[in-house]
Amino acid sequence: MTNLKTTKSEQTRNRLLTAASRIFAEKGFQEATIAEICEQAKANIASVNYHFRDKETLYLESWRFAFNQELDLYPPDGGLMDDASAEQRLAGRIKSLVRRMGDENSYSFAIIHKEMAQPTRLLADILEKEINPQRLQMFALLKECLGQAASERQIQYCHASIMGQCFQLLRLKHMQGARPFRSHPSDLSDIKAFAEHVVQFSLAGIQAIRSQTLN
Amino acid sequence: MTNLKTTKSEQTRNRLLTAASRIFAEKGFQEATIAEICEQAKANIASVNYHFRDKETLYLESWRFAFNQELDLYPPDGGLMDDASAEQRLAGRIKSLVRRMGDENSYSFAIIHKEMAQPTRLLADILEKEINPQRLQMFALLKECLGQAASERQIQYCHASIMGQCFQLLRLKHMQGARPFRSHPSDLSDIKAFAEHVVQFSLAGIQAIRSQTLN
DNA sequence: TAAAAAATCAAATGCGCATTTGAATTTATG
DNA sequence: CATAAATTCAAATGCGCATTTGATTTTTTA
Repeated sequence: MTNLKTTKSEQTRNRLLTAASRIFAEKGFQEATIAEICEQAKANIASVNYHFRDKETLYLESWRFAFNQELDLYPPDGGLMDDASAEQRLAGRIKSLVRRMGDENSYSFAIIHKEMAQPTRLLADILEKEINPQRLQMFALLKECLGQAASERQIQYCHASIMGQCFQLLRLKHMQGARPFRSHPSDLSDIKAFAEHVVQFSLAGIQAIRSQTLN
Repeated sequence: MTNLKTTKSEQTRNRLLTAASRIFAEKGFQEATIAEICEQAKANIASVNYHFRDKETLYLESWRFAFNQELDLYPPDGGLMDDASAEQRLAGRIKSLVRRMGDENSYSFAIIHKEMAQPTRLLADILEKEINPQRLQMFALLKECLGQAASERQIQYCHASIMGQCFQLLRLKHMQGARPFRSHPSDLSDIKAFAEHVVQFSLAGIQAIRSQTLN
């Protein structure tokens, strides 16, 4: 019904990965329980052990699964051409990031968010492999936008400013309904508007730092 | 030795609060264990139950304890006069926030940070009481800086941009040493420089949005 | 289609940790 | 000083949850 050309066993495995990535994103590694994951996946409690050996491996594979599923939906470069200006390419990346974090069905960054607050170290290797390249590309773009005179520190600070704004969306989404951090639902749910805001806010910040550096 | 005019029992209670706020800040509610807290506090495992009834109450009281200890060290208004410009007052608040979050011995925001990633709801009431007023003051300042024509949504977005940058410091501090998010130690440890960066970056962002709104 | 391998299942095991207990010790009271 | 109350303590209890087990069912192989 759901999938063609997959065995029953593969289907169980995929249901586990789907349920696990959602629940790990929602609760983090520690607070997620195998029982709940299996229940949502309509699988037996022992199936995690059978298909993935243990919870830790399931966690790693769930992140990989979520990340790969999002790849085509959210191109890291924002789908822009190479001949666009550095500002345009940076804007594309920011918008892609914000939209991805705002997507209720994108779990890889929600899991990273939890991981940054409560590190398990279980994702260190795969994040190094999958995320660091994008990080370095962002650094290069920032260097272009800030001018070649920009210091390494300025680049890192601007990167922190941008990523901080992006992750703030996850934080607010998560706190929805919990005082005192709730926002009006309408403001939070308009992801596109927030993405435009972050772009405008950040480009202005970068320009201010660039013009100060030029002196 | 440590405190005058406090009974042995009060001293135990204070040692528990001190250890608990540090450990809750480091590990969050769920991953903190009573055993570790009591060990660090040189108190018996049953002392939490005796002095605070349970772990949940200890959590709440630890946040209150940490928050009150930081009050005089980090005035929310940044210690500025009322006659300073809105931009100056906003800058003061931002710097105070960043310095507080960067302070290794300030736990109240580190606990909030954990709480936002893994809400327990146990702090909802006290945060409403203690944090929301400061939040509203920040909104008022932003309204001044953005001009009276600014929409509620623009104010909320700018608030998110600023708070996101501040909390990013906590995130990075926490991930120190864990790939791929580590920064050069020197860049992170210079809290004052990062505070100045956030001020400059944010004021420029706000100005850009203000001038766009004026049209 | 029969035997072997793979996959699912309900129930058991074991461990970590919050909480409780009741005895021992210290501090306050009259 | 004697008695009561408050505080500390080591050990026990109990629960939630990851993991294991061994039996049962389903799928693959020849």
